[in-house]
This record gives sequence, structure tokens and C-alpha cells, in this order.
Amino acid sequence: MDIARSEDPDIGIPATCRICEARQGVVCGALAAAQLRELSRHSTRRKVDAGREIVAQGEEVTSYSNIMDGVVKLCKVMPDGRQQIVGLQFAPDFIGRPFVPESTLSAEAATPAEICVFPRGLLDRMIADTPELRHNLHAQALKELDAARDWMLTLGRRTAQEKVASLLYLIATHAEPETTSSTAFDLPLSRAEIADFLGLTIETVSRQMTKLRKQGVIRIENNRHIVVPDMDELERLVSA
Amino acid sequence: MDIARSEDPDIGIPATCRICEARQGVVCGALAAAQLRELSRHSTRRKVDAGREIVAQGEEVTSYSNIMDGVVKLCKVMPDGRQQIVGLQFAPDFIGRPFVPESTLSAEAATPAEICVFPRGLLDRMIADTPELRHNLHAQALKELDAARDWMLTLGRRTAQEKVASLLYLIATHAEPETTSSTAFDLPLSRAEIADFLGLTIETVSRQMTKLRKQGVIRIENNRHIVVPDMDELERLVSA
DNA sequence: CGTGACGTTGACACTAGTCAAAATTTGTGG
DNA sequence: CCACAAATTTTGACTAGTGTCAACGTCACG
Repeated sequence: MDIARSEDPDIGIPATCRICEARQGVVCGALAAAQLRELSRHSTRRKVDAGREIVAQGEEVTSYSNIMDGVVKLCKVMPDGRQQIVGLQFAPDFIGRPFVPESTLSAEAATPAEICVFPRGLLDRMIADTPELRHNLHAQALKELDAARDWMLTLGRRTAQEKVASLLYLIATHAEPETTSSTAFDLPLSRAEIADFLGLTIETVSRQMTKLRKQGVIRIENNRHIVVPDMDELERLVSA
Repeated sequence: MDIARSEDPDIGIPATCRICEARQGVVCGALAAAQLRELSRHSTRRKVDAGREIVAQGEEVTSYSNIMDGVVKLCKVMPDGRQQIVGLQFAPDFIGRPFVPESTLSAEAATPAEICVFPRGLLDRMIADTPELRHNLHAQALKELDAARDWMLTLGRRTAQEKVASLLYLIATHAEPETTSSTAFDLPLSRAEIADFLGLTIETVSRQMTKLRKQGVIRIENNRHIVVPDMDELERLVSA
């Protein structure tokens, strides 16, 4: 009956997908039930330890993934070992670059993560067949471009203190959707990773964090857990 | 006759477009003859003085443009006036952001430039109608994303000398397609703009340029004209 | 020939980096 | 559950690299 149909939009959708956090994400949100069924048959859900590489810089890419849980960092490294994190991705973001054979950067789990891996050929075919999917990927690319350019401003023109405040603000707004004036969260990154994201050294990051703590802008519990009593104060320090 | 048709692919194409540098560009390369005619009827070619703004940060966008000649810089400015150039665009690049009402950055002519301006609504309609155009815009977005992330590495992890070398290398490879070992070109940016691109001060840029000159890596004629006797040497200093 | 914009150079200050050591947290095996 | 080892973070002393401020040069233009 029409009523039954309109009341259950999940008819024909695999059970795994129904409870999936990325069901409405960039990729799966654009697929029809039949496509979801086929994709789900060939995908594997996989746990990734923190620090484990998902895609290697300069390597041929044979699969794409959805982040189901955790945080993934996108890195560039120089031959001499200097490193820069050029992006952070959160669930349910999509990892992968259509149209290009190999990746110019590496993707690595920053926290223990869970990803859903799609074979490249299959998803490429669905991209070719599905205008809405293409549109979603285009929109995500533009979103990432904006994020990258915002961060360029941070890297080029902000002081160490502003950089650290920017990072805390970024994590806070991505981890905690609620915009109450007080916030608490766990840092998904080590001090070394924060340094690689901000273009600083570990020591400078540590010193700036201590300074923010002594100023009362944040409280630090067990290194990773941060409490921000007043988000407005933190935002002020970003001077955006 | 078939022969005539295959020998002249420009049948039905406006005269202005036939001699246009951007004819095979991201936008016009994807359009059919009829679309080109319509777009050409509603476009205006315009000269823009160096330093003149094309799109303002935070302003509603009512038009898109093709760069026909010259170099355009994409800038972000902070409330206190600190500024960062987040991208350089060369002819025949496309300027504009589909899907979004207003620009998060400003576009400004770095050199005297010539642009071809399209009304937004018309091009939006063509984007909706033309899969190849959407694909080209998507591909350009990905290219810009790669460029932005490459530059993040430069901003975050390279020294002043490496930064200046990176910029010279970037300009040299975009201005002079030939890859002979020796190259000469005009800088499209003032020292102040170079500083804003590299996250440095004017003085540091100036000092590093003199240093490169004294090392024999470059020759400087009239401030803007640069000669690179040995590109490999310059590339080595980028330590990419 | 003067004027103003742009670029260079110098002296000095200060931010962030380097190197080293101590403190804290995390993980492991008994 | 505790003790110890390893990893991570913090802190300190010192240095190097950029920034700041100021003066001087140079070039284009009226």
C-alpha cells in the first residue's frame, strides 16, 4: 500500500545500512536502494588502530572509504621528514579522490577509527551513473577547499597562541555540536600531531597550552581532555 | 558535407569565441555551439587595473568570470588587517563558486588583467544542463584543493628561504611552460603581495631575494624581472 | 627636477625553535 | 593490583630566525 511505502523509506535497504551513521552521508545519501544493496555486498567495515595508515602518499588508490567513527588526518611529508597535516576528517566524511589514480597525501587514523571500505571500480561506476552522488562529492570538495584556505590564513598569519586557540576552537565545534557557552571534549590529536597541524614544534604547543590553562581559558585533564568554561573567550583569542 | 563539417569544428561559434584564449578552458570548452552563442551574447569582456577587486570577501556574488589575461590573487583578510593570499589564478582559469551565495574570499587583479564576465543566473542554468561543465568545475575544484594543500605545507613547514624559492618556482613553472634549464619571467606580485602569499614580512622577502641573488640562484632586473640561470638549482632549494 | 611608491638595508627585539632534563601518563608483565 | 619501562608531555636555558622600526635607495611619473 502507499501508506506502508511512505511510512518506511528503508524498504529494500540492507540492514547494515539502516543503522549506519553514514547512511545520510555524502556517498550513501545519494544512492538508490538497489545501489546501496550492491555497494553493501562489496564493502567491508573495518576497525583501524590509531596511527595506522589508510591511504599512503604517492600510492595507487584501489579503494575509497567512509569514516564511520573516529578522526582521520590528512598528511603531507617532505623527503627530509618534515610533516604537515593538511586536513582533518570526521565521521561521516568520505575519504578518496575520484578521477585521479594516486593520492598526493596520506590518510591516517588519528584516533581508533572505524571505516567502511568500497572497492574503487564499483564506486567509480556509481559515480558515473549517479548525478546526485557527483554533486555531493563536488560539494564536499568545495567544503574541503574552504577549510584548507581558512587554515592557510591560520598557518601564515596567526601567532602560536592564536594557532593553538584556533585548533581548540575547531575541535570543539566539530566534536560538540551544542553551542552552549561551556564545552568539554577529548583532543583527537597528540601534541606532536597538533604541532604538525599548526606548523609549530611540540614544545611551543605545550607552552601555549599551559599559558591558556594559566589564563583560565581552558582546563586540562589527563593531557587529552579539555574543558572550555567560556567558548566566547576562546573565540576571542582566535581573533578571526 | 561531412568533410566540411569535420574540417571546421567552429561552425556556429561566435567570432569572439573563436579567437578567445579561454575557448578550450574549463567553462567554454564544455559548451555546445548554441550555448556558446547565448553565453557570448550576455558576457562582457572587461579590463581590470592591477589592484582592482573583482569579487569582494563576504559579498553576494552575481557574476562569474574567466581570466583572459593576467594574474588574479585570492585573498583572505582578518578584521585587524592581517592578510593572506590563498591562491593565484592564471589565464584561462575560471573565477567563481557555484552553489554558494556569497564569497568567503576576495579576488583581486594582481597584474593588469582582462576578464570575461558571465551573469550568474545564466551560467548556473548551463551548469545544471551540462554534465561536462559540472565535471570540469569539479576537476578544477580538486586541482585548487591540491594546490591549497601543497601551499599549506609551504606555509607551515618551510623556512623563509625555501618559501621564497617555492614562490619563484611556482611562478616560473606557470609563466614559462618550457622546461629548459634556464628561465626568465616577470613577477606578477609586489614584495608586499609575495609576503602576504608566503606568510612573511616585506623585509624578510626582500632579504631572502638578495640572498638568492648573492648566491647566484637568480638575477634581478628592475625588481620585477627575474632570471633563473639554473632551474634545477632553484628546485633544489625548495627541497620538495 | 621634485615627489611618492616601492624596495633594500641595518640595528635591534622578540617569538618560536633547539637541546636537554624532569615530570607525568600509559602500557606491560609479574 | 603493583612495579617498572616506555612513551608522551612539560619545563628550563639558550639560540636562531623573523619581525619591527627606521633610514636610505631607486625607479616611475608629473
